[in-house]
Amino acid sequence: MAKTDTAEQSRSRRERILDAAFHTFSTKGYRDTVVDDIAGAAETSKGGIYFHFPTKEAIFRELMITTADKLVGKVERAVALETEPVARAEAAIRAVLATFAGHRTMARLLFLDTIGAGRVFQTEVNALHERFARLIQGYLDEAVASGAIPPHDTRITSIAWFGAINEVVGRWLLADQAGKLEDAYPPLRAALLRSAGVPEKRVGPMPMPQPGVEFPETKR
Amino acid sequence: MAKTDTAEQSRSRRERILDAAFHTFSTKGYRDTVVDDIAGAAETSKGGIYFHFPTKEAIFRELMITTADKLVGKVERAVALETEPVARAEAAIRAVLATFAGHRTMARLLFLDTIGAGRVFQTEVNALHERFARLIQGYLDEAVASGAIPPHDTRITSIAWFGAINEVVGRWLLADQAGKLEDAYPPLRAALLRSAGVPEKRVGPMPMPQPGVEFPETKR
Amino acid sequence: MAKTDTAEQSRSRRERILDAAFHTFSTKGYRDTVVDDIAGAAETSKGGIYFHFPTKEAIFRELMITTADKLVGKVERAVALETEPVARAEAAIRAVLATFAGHRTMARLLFLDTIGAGRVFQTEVNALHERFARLIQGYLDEAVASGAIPPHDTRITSIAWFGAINEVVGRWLLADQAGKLEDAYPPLRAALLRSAGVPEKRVGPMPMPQPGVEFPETKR
Amino acid sequence: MAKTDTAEQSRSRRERILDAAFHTFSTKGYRDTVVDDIAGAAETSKGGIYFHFPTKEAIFRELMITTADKLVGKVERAVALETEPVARAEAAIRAVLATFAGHRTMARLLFLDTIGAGRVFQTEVNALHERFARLIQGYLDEAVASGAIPPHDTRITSIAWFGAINEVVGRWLLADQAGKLEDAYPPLRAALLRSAGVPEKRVGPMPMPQPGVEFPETKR
DNA sequence: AATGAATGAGGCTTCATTCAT
DNA sequence: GATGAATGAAGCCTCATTCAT
Repeated sequence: MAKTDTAEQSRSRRERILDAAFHTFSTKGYRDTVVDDIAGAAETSKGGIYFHFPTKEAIFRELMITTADKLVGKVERAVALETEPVARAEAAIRAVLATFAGHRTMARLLFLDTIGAGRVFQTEVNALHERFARLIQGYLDEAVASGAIPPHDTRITSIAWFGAINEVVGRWLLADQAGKLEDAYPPLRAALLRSAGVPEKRVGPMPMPQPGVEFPETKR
Repeated sequence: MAKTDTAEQSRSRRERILDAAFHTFSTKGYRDTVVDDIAGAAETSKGGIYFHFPTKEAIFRELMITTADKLVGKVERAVALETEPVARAEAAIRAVLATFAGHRTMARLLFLDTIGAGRVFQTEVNALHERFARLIQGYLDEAVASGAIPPHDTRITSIAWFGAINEVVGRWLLADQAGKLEDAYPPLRAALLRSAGVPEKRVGPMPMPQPGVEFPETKR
Repeated sequence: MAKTDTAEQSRSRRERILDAAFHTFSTKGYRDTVVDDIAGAAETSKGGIYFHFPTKEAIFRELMITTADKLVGKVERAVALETEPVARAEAAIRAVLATFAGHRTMARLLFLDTIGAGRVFQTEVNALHERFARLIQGYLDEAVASGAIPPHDTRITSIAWFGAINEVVGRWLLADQAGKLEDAYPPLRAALLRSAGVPEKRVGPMPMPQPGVEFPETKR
Repeated sequence: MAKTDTAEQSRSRRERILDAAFHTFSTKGYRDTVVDDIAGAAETSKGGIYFHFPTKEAIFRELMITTADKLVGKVERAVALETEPVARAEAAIRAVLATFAGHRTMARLLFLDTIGAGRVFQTEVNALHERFARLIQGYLDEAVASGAIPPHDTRITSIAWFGAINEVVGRWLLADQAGKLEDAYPPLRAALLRSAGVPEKRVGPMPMPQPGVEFPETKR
């Protein structure tokens, strides 16, 4: 006699709201997303949403955090597979690019709209950036410790790395008919490793721009 | 002399509005800035603003463009003083950092709120980023041509440079009691030059992090 | 019984808004009616109105249509009671006059403010007029078919009829202290029937103006 | 040495404003006409307008009156050419139709937008209608006095006449690709004369609808 | 838990009119 | 007389949040 109660409702309404919000925020941005949009996408009512979450802001906040968690998780798992310091750094870069390539919306949510949410989230976004920068810095410090790269101001380098990756992903997102994000990996990897002082022979030959690989201009 | 009086007045009022908007946008962000805020800051009436500008959006747009123009101008002037390719690139980096250090609000307007304005400006912002990336790429290509750095995918490198600089400035902006932005120059410069393949001996010794130099954590 | 409660409530609120709008539009005209006026009269909030209707315009539009429907309904019911062609036409005229006499505000809404709404409604109003003209033309054609009146250009005649009735009602509406609208029936009836070619003896004696019957001059 | 001072400026600025206003009001309607529109069309400045007229309303008012004057003048001149009572009435009808046919904008101003101006002009419009009704009534009374038509309530008949003519013109104005307004004359004339009791043999044969003569449906 | 109606504080923009030059 | 910049009172609509059922 049990209706579709279980499966359908188990991944509770809350989850469904989160999914819907994720999708909507990624598509229309925080400010342009109306609570009703989320309700509609989640097949709930506005009231239903406010039962599970105190404010629209809270939904966004939670989404940002869990999404970041997922990304960090992926990176950490990828890094764990490697032992050699530089290889670990490479794995991190590759993981980020691969993840975003596979989840364009995730990238949108985390990197594009982020500030768009308004002053309210400045802090949140800052924390997010800091978190990633520290993650990177951890790997760099490791590499320094192991002697793979010379000691230097890894704080700034990690910020630079994050900014560089961020921007490359961002351009790719905004490009009208972007090529494959993975194609950006070789040159980006080379630039980043080199910037951290990885020896030339470990970096390998300078990758040349491959025809058609560069992102097309944004049209509109 | 008497003739241009009115025109002068008008231009000055327009300027005053622009200034006020610049300040308000930088402080509160685009969405959180109300037209009345601008009017108040410009000591005009709301209607007065709408005489000079068609929409709130138009004000922001104009501000973004002229501000970017100023920055580009500064960079180009700084670069023009140098002849040696790598030195020119260094000058560019230094100019950006110095300009922002001196005009915190300018940085805020251009780099922080930018996307915050909402989907509407996505295009604008993208164009802005692209513009700077191209500026950088120009210098890199020059350096490649002169043999100062090896040929490689300067498109990605320039994007990475822009992202790195952008992020460093952003962290500094958001830091509660930031140190001097100029202190970030040595390590950033080293990282960037290296990433583009500038020979070690030209880059110089790895700058170590100086105590107290790193940006303090964001508090709030 | 408990189920329809909410739906009932909603419908009733919607109705209340419609009533309030009807009254306000009739009194102050479309442009001079502020949404807050309607909200006030409906004892709701502005937002409440916008929950039930997308725009101020939509309210007006719906009002025009349903009001016209009511009027048409009355006319058709009155006509249905008669079988003889000319008698049917007479019934139609009488029904319109009687309806408006009983619902001054209805008249106001339909005939006066109508165009006042601005270019936006030109189409709507035109359709309204056309609808009534066609209604009339139907009766005239019937009469022609039955041989009660000679064949002629019933299209123009019906437009003329509508215009004539419209104007008589309009004058009555605008007259400061109008007499009874019904008093205008005998002469108007005579004029209209005659204009369509109804034989003299069927029309009857020319009704003379009755003292005090004519509409007083508009004062203000 | 005299510039184009005389001719150009003689038909003073005031006149030019009036012309411009006439055109704009006719085209966009009173409410949708902005004072700047008039200024632009008159090649003056907003201030210039307010030198010559106290308010926007005053311009419209003056325009309505002078336009009505012109129309009345035409009618009266046309009527004066005839001596036989019924012929005079016919001349009046023909004059109105011909005038409007030749000056579509004049018709627009007087008959369409009229009420659209809002409650403010209700009085004005009423007076306008009354004026024309009286004009007609004068001719009808004349005809009664001369025995050309039987005595009856000429007040209502004249109102009906005006309404009928008004509506016919109105439909023609609103029709997307109206035929010639003059084509409506024969049937309209017949209907009106008959409505006033003009003997059949004087009215002549019932005009049949001519193919293609009727106004096309309004499309949009 | 859920629904969906209701609220009301703004937000952006328009525009007739005024006024200094 | 003319100009055009400035004013400010509204106006329509949006939307996060609350609340009765």
